[in-house]
Amino acid sequence: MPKIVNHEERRQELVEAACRCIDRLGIDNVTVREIAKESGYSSGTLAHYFADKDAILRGALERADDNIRDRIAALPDDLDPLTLLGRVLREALPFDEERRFELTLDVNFWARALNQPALRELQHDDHDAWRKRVLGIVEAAHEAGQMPEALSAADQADILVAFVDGIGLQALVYPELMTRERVEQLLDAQIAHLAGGTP
Amino acid sequence: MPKIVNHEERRQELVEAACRCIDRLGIDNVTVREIAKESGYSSGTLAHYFADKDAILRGALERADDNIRDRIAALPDDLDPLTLLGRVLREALPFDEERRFELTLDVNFWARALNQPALRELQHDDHDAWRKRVLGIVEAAHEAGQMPEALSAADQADILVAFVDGIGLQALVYPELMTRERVEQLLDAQIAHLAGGTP
Amino acid sequence: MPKIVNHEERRQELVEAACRCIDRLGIDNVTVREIAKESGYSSGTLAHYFADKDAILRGALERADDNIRDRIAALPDDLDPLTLLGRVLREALPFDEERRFELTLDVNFWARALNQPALRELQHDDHDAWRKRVLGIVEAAHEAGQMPEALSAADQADILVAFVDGIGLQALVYPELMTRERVEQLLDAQIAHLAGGTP
Amino acid sequence: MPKIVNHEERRQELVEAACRCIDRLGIDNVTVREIAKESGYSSGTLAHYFADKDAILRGALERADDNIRDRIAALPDDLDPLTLLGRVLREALPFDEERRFELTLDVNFWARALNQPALRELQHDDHDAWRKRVLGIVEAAHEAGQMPEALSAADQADILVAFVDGIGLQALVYPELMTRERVEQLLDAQIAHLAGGTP
DNA sequence: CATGAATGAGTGTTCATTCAT
DNA sequence: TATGAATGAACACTCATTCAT
Repeated sequence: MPKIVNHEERRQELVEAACRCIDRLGIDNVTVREIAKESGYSSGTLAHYFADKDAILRGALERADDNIRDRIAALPDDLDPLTLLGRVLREALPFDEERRFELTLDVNFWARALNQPALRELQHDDHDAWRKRVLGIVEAAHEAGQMPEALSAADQADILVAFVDGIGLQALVYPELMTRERVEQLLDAQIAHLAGGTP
Repeated sequence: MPKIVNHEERRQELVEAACRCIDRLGIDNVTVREIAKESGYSSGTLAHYFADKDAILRGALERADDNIRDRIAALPDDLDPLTLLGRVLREALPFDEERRFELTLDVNFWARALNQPALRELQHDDHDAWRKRVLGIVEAAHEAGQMPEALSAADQADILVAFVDGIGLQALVYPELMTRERVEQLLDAQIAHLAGGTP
Repeated sequence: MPKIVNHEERRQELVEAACRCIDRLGIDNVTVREIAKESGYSSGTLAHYFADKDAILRGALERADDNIRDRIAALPDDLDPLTLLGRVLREALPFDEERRFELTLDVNFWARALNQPALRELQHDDHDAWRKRVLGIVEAAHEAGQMPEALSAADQADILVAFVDGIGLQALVYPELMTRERVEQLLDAQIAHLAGGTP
Repeated sequence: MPKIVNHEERRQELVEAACRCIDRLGIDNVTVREIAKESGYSSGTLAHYFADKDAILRGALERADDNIRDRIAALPDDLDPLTLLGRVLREALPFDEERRFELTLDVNFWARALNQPALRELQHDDHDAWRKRVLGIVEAAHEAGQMPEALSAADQADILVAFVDGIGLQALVYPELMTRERVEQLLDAQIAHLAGGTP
């Protein structure tokens, strides 16, 4: 019997190496050889686990999205909606190395998605799940009387999601301009303002 | 006698060809040859006007930024601040072919900027100018009494800019999900809400 | 306890898989992996039975040659020489799937033999045996008075063998041009003419 | 103005290098790098003149066929048909380095043609032209009363072409067995016999 | 100035072979 | 014996760049 290998585990190992390469080099400069070197395996080994380079990169995108999803799912469920909202939205902002890493991956894939339908679908599904999660919390806040009805929950959720997307990008690209403190201040202001009150 | 050519004019011609290539192929798939073909000049000619491929791409980013700046500068000055605010922010949203084109270019450069300081500086300067323009209008609205003081002008401006960045990206990548109508509805809601709740 | 396997039997099994691959893909496109898949064994197994890929291919050539030899040996011995001659020569022509398969294998090895002495020797021995078989029949025809002495038996045999080689190749490559009917007509004409003009 | 290059001439130069590589290495072992080295140009240069490797190889096949055609066309026209027939058929036999070279190329392409329709068409057209040339001479011999009508001209032509194909292959692969002298002897015997007489 | 021929390093990918299990 | 994971060299092809004309 040959060495027993857990295929899915090995795939994850290689995907993580790919993620580190994307973070370090930018997605345009990632090469199969570099991923191989980063992973510690030979370049030919990648062929056992992925049909081609694009498959590895797709795996990296899925991985990044899964990470965010997992972290959000791990949040405590017993918080009041408004507090939870702030916590959930913070998971998409680059406030620590892990989140900076994930957001960097996402940004690297945005331009690609414009030309690669397969990537666009992946991102679309993930974005949809993310938006629905936020919407659910906003609706819970409405039910709990924590947010006014001046705007519909859908409007509030979409505004928040768009705001977080935009502010996260700025925090990533201009960290000296858009510091963590400033981002949190703006996020809280935005939430509080949508919630109708003075923060 | 060498032929007399207007260097700057020719550079712009080539840069525009580069922009069209980026829009069509994605920045990763742009080749010098393709830009040459698109421009109608030979590939060697590009070498006369740009040190290397990256210089062409930098030129394309500058060009895209200049376009937005020019369009904003061209807006009428005598509008009341709140109306002007809506007009200005719409200039950054992909509501027609021209703006879709420019935003596509921007998105293509975001990931690159994470690894190329030269590109980051270009984007930084432009983003700063853009943010200041919005801030100026918000301050004018404050002075005109069109916006409440619950939030500072700086906060409101940054929130709006982040929101527009995020919603523009979504409109670009998921146009079937985030239609122009929906985007305008959300933009107006965000502005109105920041302006005190009366749409 | 190691499993008892019949080495020679297993080798034949693998060689037959190799033959099918050559027929299907052309000898240039045959890979060890493909032979393994075709045989139902793992790629590593081939290494137990053959030193390297070339050894498998040599085995395939031997196999193809053996097939022809076996079929010729199986022909009835009590036919009159001229009838037997036609039957034997037909065994080298692609008139059914089995013969098409064998001739295809041969053609695939011709070019290789020009550069690989080992293959050339295999083909040489087989061709010699084949030529001698034909010569023996022609000589028998001479003795039986079925062929005139205008040409020596050796000349007639060599002419027939060359003709069959050439017409077989054409029938294989241009089957729509050189149909079975046409080939048989030409073969019979050639034999009859060499036999003195009375078909 | 850049260096002026005659494209067709350069293509021929590269094709000839490819032919030499095929002759030397066998078509399976020919690499683009090797052709480049043989031609004296860099590997990238080949891309200027051929879409891909297959295009180069197709060019090599065309070249070999053209060579035979040209040599046949160059034969004197005022010979009597039967003499001409012998001269023409000898052009397809490997009696000198040039003809050995051409026939080697052809043999290298036979197996490929079984799997590559494009190559098959090339060979088909050439074979057809060659067969028609031989047929024309046989018909002239009939008109000149040099050949009997026991067999039709078409039959005689096809028999001769097949014989020459087969004997040429043998002369190429087994030169020590099928020497030039033996081949010429057999060719003359086959012609004379078809012509109805004693040589 | 403009051309496009030429370069050669670098890419993704394939594949015969090796070898621990 | 049999497996299939792993290797790494070799492949065809791409492309930014150089430069003689």
